[in-house]
Amino acid sequence: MAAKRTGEKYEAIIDAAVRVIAQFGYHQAQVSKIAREAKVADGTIYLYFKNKDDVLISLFNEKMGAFISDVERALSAVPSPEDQLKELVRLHFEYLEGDHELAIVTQIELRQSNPEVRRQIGLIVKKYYDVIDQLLRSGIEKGSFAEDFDVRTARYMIFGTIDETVTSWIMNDCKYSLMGQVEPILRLFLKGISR
Amino acid sequence: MAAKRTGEKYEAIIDAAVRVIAQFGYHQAQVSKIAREAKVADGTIYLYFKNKDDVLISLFNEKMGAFISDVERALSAVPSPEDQLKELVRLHFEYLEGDHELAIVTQIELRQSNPEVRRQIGLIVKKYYDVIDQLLRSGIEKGSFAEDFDVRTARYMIFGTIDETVTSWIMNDCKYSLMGQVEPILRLFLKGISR
Amino acid sequence: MAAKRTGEKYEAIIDAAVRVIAQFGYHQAQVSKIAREAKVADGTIYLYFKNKDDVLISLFNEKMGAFISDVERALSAVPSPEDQLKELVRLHFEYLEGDHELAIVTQIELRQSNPEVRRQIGLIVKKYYDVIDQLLRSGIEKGSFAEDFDVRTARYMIFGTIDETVTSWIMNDCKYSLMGQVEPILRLFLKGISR
Amino acid sequence: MAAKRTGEKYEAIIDAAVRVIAQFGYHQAQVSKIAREAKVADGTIYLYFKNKDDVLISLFNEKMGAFISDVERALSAVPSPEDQLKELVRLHFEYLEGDHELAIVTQIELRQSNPEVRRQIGLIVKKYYDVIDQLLRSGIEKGSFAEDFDVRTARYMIFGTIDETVTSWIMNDCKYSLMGQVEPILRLFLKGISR
DNA sequence: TATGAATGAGCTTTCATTCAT
DNA sequence: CATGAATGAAAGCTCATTCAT
Repeated sequence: MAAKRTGEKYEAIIDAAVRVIAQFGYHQAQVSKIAREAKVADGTIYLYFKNKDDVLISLFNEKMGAFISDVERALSAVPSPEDQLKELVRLHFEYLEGDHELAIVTQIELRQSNPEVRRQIGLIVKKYYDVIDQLLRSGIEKGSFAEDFDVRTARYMIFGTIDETVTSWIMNDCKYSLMGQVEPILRLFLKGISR
Repeated sequence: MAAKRTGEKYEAIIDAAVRVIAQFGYHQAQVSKIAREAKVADGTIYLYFKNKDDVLISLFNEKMGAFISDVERALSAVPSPEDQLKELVRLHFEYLEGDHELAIVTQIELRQSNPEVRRQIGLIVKKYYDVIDQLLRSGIEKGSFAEDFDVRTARYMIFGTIDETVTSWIMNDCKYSLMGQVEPILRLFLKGISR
Repeated sequence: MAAKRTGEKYEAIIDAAVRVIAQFGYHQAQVSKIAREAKVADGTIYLYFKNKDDVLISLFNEKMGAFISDVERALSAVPSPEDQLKELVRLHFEYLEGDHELAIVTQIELRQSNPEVRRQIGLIVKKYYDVIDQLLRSGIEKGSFAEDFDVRTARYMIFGTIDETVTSWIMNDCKYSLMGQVEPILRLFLKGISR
Repeated sequence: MAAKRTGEKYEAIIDAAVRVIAQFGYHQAQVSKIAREAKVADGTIYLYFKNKDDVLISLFNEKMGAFISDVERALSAVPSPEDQLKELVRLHFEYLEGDHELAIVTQIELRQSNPEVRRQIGLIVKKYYDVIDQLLRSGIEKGSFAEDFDVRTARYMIFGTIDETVTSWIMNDCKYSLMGQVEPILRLFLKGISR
């Protein structure tokens, strides 16, 4: 009854969901299509997930969770707040550029999902917000960043800019490299929040 | 046969759609519910709109079109690029803070709509991008803004930040005033793009 | 309130109905389309007809009524039963070949109409059956036709054959002349029912 | 995804469709009514058929296909063309008299269906035309039938007469036996087409 | 564990008809 | 007489979820 949260089928289903949603779009990603792509029966999905929403939420949770861990690990290895910010932007772009399907799914398709899924996604993204906020606060403490800006406002800028940049990149069919945007964006950020 | 694109019923239906979508959410905004709210028969909607999608696209077009016109008019009355940017942010916030329901609909709910509607919405938002780009280019020409940043990148920052700020405000139930965010955001922007 | 059964608009509406049904088919012949073709307002149709069914029934009645009168008149001018039968087949074909649109409407499209319309059409066709039956009975009395066949059965043959011939002709886009079929059909009939 | 074309539910749905259409008429034969009659859920119909049209086309195809096979088998067992024609008329009447509901559906109700369904039905009936044409040609070759008539014209007579006879029988509530009509009709046919 | 056939609730759109002008 | 804007009932189809095997 309770859904298993591991196993190779668990992962197969999540990966199938990413592929199907990326290829057909959120509104054409039926459970049966995901099951077929994962080479399992429709009913099998309900052995590993509570319902379709749970597949989508788990998908986001797995992918975003791994990303956030990577970011946290990377930031802890970098002492300077400026370099930390650069690392965050770089990793964000690298992660999505390395998996176009995932980029499409998390950036475009999953945003059309129903209220419950978006609520859960919001809770997960919240952790990423915390990472950014922490980075900013630490930078202010260390004297790298100015004290005259509101952390939350700066986080809106950082996340909003990154998000808009990625969305725009996808809308343009990922036909240029995101990595080239790291430096320009960073320059704007640092000028904006530096002393 | 052809849908009439004006008349008091036309406006009544669009306004009803805003209210219904704001209150019940995109997925619970049935045509019959919108019709009831507009105090017209279901079929009457199809005298003024081609189909349900057309209602949503028209809604966005009317509201966003009016907003963009307002912004363009306001910007032309302000000489300094710095003040123009401030005016843009201020108007954006003022417009949405002045109509919470519209804010919810355009910022949250309509983003869950089907591909065709989102495609049309994208075309309309494109015009707003152009306004921002124009503002930035003119500021660079006049020497107010630095020359070492990419206009598109700066636009990602400006639009992305504004968008994220508004989304966050709505997610927090609009319980503080957006206007208080104008100055802090602007300071980040101007430090970022000034010479 | 009571529908006027004459007037130039009455005829204009019936003729418009024939053209619209012939061009667009029964299922795409909406009242508003017929009104537009007749250059009257939708509501005007209801000044001349009780409802849409009444338009269709009146259409059939007018056209078939005129045809039956023509046939009766023609038959009375011909003494020999054999020649009468020939005249009936000839007139039937001539009438429909002379008005392809009417042929399509009465032969194909109106047969898809609802039960009430078809019931009324049946009553009108009944008169044509009577003309055929009378022709046959008179031919038997005069000794032209054999006595060993049932009149009703022969009428099934005559009407069924004519009907099938016309339907087939329309299905083949009226691309040959019906008149060429008069002699062959008549030969079969006469051999079948002659002494 | 692809509709299953066999199984006991497949047959149950087709049989339910015959009963519902016969009882309520084509225009009152909703999918949900057919489903209820077949004791399946509405959605189950779409596991076995592409859409409602497909139910109707399949219905006609199954019934008419079986009938045509029966006729072909029977004719091949009869050497004389005259007896073959008799067998064809007899089987036609026997088949419909043995299933009044099917007679009503194929003879009356399905003729009101939409253009696509009627087009498909036409293709199926075409095979029956071929059987008749073949019978006639073979009779001419064997010297049983005259050579001075057109096969197509004779087929119009044979099919048209049979069709008209059955329609008339149904319109009179099937209150007499069709079998009694076999001999009279056949006499007319044979006199008409014999040497 | 795994299957996949079966379920059934839910919604957009059309169009004949009316009636205030 | 004539108009045409407004009405509102009615139905085919999809797809997440279940459960007997």
